[in-house]
Amino acid sequence: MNIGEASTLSGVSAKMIRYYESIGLIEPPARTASQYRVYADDDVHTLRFVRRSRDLGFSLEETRELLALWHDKSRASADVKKLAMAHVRDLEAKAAELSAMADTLRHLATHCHGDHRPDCPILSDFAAGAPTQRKA
Amino acid sequence: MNIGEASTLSGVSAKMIRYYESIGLIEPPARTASQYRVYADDDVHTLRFVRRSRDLGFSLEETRELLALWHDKSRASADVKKLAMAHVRDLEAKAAELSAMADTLRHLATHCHGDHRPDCPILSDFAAGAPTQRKA
DNA sequence: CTTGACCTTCCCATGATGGGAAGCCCCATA
DNA sequence: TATGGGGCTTCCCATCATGGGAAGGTCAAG
Repeated sequence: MNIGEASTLSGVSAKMIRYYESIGLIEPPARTASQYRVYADDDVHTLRFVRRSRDLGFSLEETRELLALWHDKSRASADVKKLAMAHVRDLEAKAAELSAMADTLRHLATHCHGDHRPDCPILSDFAAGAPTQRKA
Repeated sequence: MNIGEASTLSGVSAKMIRYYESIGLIEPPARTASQYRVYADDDVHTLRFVRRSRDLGFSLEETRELLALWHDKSRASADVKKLAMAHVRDLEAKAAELSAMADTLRHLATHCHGDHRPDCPILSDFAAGAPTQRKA
């Protein structure tokens, strides 16, 4: 099948499929005489794997490791679980960070009248703040 | 004061100060005869405002709007609150999305033995999945 | 006057993705 | 068979916010 069909079946854009190939995340497929890429069902399988990994927030580098683990029949499940749980902690930390920002802002907004008057504690706070601690 | 001091006082890197100037987010400061940028206390104030905005997850474009609102003495506080609350919803949506990813992955990991054996439902799931619904 | 810290501009890199141009290829239909 | 349209190819550029670093000028203290 051509790249278009592989894209449709896997849910990965043709653009990204070529990109993944260029960075060595996936194997270069066979080509027709006119240089068209030719994919097999197995390739679609791999592309779906990548997509699922991306959808769960793994970076392409992490996805590369997961693919390696997937192909390595002899690795222990502990290796996979370790990577997954580290990522879970990352995701939760990021989620908490965003929630904290939302809470802070929501709190500031509570004290803003939100009417025709110009006074607004939100901007006053912005203006007043000393340099805050930066996120890691 | 020079850019270094303004950077220290505001918590915005010199690199970013120059960048903010280049995209018109902040006003170009005066220059010495030798082209050194010269900042006043007010400029540090503005830089802190920008930093606070960024720390609360506003994009530079949103920050630009906030700065405009800040300088506009006649705008209603409702305008500010509206922008802030829209951003709160954005932040909360992103946080929820990350949490959902974490939950999914944590659930998968629950079923992974995490020992020396190679079987791992995490990767099996990755490999099996049909194209899932993409995030908006 | 030298030295070292600071400043200037300019270019490049990141991560993941999309947009689009220029040019070939393939198939169906007129 | 010719033509048109859609798919494929590569290549370059843009995004968003930030950092790194080179090459060179400046300033202040010793």
